[in-house]
Amino acid sequence: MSVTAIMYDAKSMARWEPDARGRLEKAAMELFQQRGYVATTVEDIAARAGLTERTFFRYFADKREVLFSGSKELEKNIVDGIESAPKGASPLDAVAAAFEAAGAELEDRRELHFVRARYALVMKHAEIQERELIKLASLSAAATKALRKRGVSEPAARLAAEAGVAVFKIGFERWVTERKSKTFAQHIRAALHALKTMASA
Amino acid sequence: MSVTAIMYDAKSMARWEPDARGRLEKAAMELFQQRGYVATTVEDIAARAGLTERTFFRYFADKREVLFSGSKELEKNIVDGIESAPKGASPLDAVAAAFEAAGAELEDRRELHFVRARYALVMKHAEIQERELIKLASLSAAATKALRKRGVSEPAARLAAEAGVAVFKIGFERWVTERKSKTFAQHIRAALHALKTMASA
DNA sequence: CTCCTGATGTCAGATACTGACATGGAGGTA
DNA sequence: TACCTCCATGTCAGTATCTGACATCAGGAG
Repeated sequence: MSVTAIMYDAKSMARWEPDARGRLEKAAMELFQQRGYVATTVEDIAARAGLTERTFFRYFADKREVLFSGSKELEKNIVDGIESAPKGASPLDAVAAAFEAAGAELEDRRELHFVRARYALVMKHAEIQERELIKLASLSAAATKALRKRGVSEPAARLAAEAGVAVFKIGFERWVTERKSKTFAQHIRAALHALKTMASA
Repeated sequence: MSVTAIMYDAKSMARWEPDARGRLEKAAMELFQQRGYVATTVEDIAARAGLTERTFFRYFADKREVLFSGSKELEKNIVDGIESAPKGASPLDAVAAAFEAAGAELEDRRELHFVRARYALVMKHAEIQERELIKLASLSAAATKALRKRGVSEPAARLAAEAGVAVFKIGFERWVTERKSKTFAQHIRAALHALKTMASA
């Protein structure tokens, strides 16, 4: 009982339906929203995607990981953003700008729905939140590395990366929560400004 | 085969050996160091503590949690520290001072050994690190609440708490890693200073 | 003495995850 | 065509984590 009833003709008939990973991700999100995260088993997800449990675990290290396919790409965008920041930019500004740019992709309608649903899941289940936090830690480590390539020395790079992630977390949260009074970039800039004034006090 | 061979006389004979929780924590740390985290099962831990697997899960929500008994106390100390900070202190200074004071307790010899061993475990296993991160997030939330009680308004409180945790993370890491060139408090102050200068740049 | 409380044990089960091996179209090569 | 290798997926058995339900039984309260 495949959900994505795809039609084939004999010639293009592949051995398996394409995009197993994508199907698993889609099935997972749908079931998580319908039945909740705990109530849906990996077997449920695999079945809905027309696959077996074993195959799920070939694509994802564990049940939570199916919700984090975008994290690798985000990390890459952040690193690129830091590396391509203007020469004179301070470490903190470089990181914040990178987050601001990377986050802009989330603002179209189709993504927005997914982002909100995903955010609700993360907030609801500590299990998932843990994974989110370690992804952010990985992001912070990558940002640190990118800053060091720019010549920022060790304690400052680490601090700037951590501070940047904090700004991102708060900016993102407020953007998702509030009724689109401001754009994502504005929230990031507001949080960054608040941090700067606070640290100078 | 109880490890802590306690002697009883008939009069003080209690139905069970005391401090089941403590015995479980001790057994867990010992086994984690000997066999590694993954190689030791909850059943192993319980057996070494003279208890059953089921009892382990009555004291700890899951296998990782046995390593985090101190987190609740730490959180309390941080909150107390923030609440008892001098009236004029800036939010960030209040948080940093609270961490500095709370961390001082780790500096005696007996704790130090445990702290280092535990740190090695956290660094080695992503599974445990995830738990560590969510504890720090909880700490950050508690600190935010404490700051708001001091009249700090919402965006600043959150930011100060997050920044404070970042300072703590980095200060702690350097203190644990480096060969006691500086005291814990000095590491915290150094990280705090670095953050301030960085945010002002 | 009796009853109740509470820490622990026992047992069965669900679910997450892993290793080993089997299967069978696709696509290449002779 | 015949054959062969590749590799995504399936099958199966097993282990470890975690949970619910119920049993046990010393100690304390009355």
